[in-house]
Amino acid sequence: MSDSQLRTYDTGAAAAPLTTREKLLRAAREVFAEHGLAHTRISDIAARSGVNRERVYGYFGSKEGLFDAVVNDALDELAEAVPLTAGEDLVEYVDRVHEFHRLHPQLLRLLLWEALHYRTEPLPGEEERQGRYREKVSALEQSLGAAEGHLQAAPTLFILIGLAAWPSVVPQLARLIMGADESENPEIMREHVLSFARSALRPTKEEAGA
Amino acid sequence: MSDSQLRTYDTGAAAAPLTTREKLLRAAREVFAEHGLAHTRISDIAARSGVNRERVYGYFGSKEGLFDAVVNDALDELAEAVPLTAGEDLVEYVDRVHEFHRLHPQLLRLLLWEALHYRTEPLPGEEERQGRYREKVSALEQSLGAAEGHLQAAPTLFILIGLAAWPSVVPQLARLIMGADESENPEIMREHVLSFARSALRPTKEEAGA
DNA sequence: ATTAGACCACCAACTCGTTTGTTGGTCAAC
DNA sequence: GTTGACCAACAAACGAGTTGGTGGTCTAAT
Repeated sequence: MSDSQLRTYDTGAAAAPLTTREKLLRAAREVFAEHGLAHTRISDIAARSGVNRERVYGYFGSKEGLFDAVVNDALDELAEAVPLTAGEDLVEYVDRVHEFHRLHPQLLRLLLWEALHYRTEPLPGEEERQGRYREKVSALEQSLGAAEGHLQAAPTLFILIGLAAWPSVVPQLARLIMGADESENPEIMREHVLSFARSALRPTKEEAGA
Repeated sequence: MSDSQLRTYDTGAAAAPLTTREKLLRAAREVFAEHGLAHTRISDIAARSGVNRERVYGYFGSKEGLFDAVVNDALDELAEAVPLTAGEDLVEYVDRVHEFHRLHPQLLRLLLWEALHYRTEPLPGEEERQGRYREKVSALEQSLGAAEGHLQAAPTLFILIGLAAWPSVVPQLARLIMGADESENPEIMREHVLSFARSALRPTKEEAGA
């Protein structure tokens, strides 16, 4: 966990004035999500945050340092905002993941930029992230009752996340295939995703019969 | 269709010597897929293609012009390499899409760079791409027999493509969740994807009973 | 109270490498 | 003799990272 979450997604709580570091992180998240690491100018971040360009180097050392901090920060929030509790209904989980990414496409863009950038090399903070998913996998193992005995926890989690995130990952493709009206209507898209998830997760004949 | 496909994925055919333009396109595809639009240096492309840097401007006008040409070219190949014929088994289609992206991750990277870059603005060549997918959708409509009456063609196509491509879109995430051994084993990953597709596509009780 | 010093941010100017895009000349081939 | 490629050098802009100086504020010692 990084020490300074932004909690952009929090609802209430007394709004403490942002520190300079937080202002930078918040602005950087937006700009990086928009333009990616390479196309982002430090001066844009400075301008948007209202903080002096030079401060970036004081706090984060370099552009990449800032980028990594931003990603870490955003990941913390994601983990907190979309937990997977043991025994929970999986379709509901898919719904929550889907909804989160629909409302906060920034994070996904950030992660995609990062994924493209770091190709297959290990990511910064790889172990910590692994830990997070290990927890989710074991929570999922308990959710997979007799009805879904045919599924393994890890790959199922992986694929369900994909299913939930896909519309936010490639909205252009959705538009090309489904047309703007359907693809940009949240309720319609949500229903497609959820009904697909329901289909895939419903018990097999044997499981139903048992 | 762009006039000069590279047919990187072709097996046989007499290997005509590449024109300068083709050499550039081929090299550019690799470098752009690797580094994205912003981080790619024209001189890298020139070096890899063995063509003079200056020729890029003669043929494509600018870096972006070259990028667009590369994407178009690659899309043509994708469409040709992974057709969807009417009446075909959908799981097989997923298999082919999955396999293609596993073997040629370049294209997906290219499209992701592009998607991130152009955000939600219309893409270059938007109508042409729409046309391609419209064909696929109507082919799919004929594949969806009584057994899958509960599915609509367009969103189903969209989601199935996602399912098939997901492991190649975020291999890092697969590694984090499933571990390197499983996630990098083609047969294992394939089986997970296909069995998920089978699950989702199997007939409902009513359809089976009917 | 006053002052010294630590801390933090602002600001402007500067270095310096990088990269795009251009141009004019040369050369071989068809 | 036209076409297409090579080549070398150039202009110009751009953007990362650095530095030195200014000034405000909070605290702790005098």
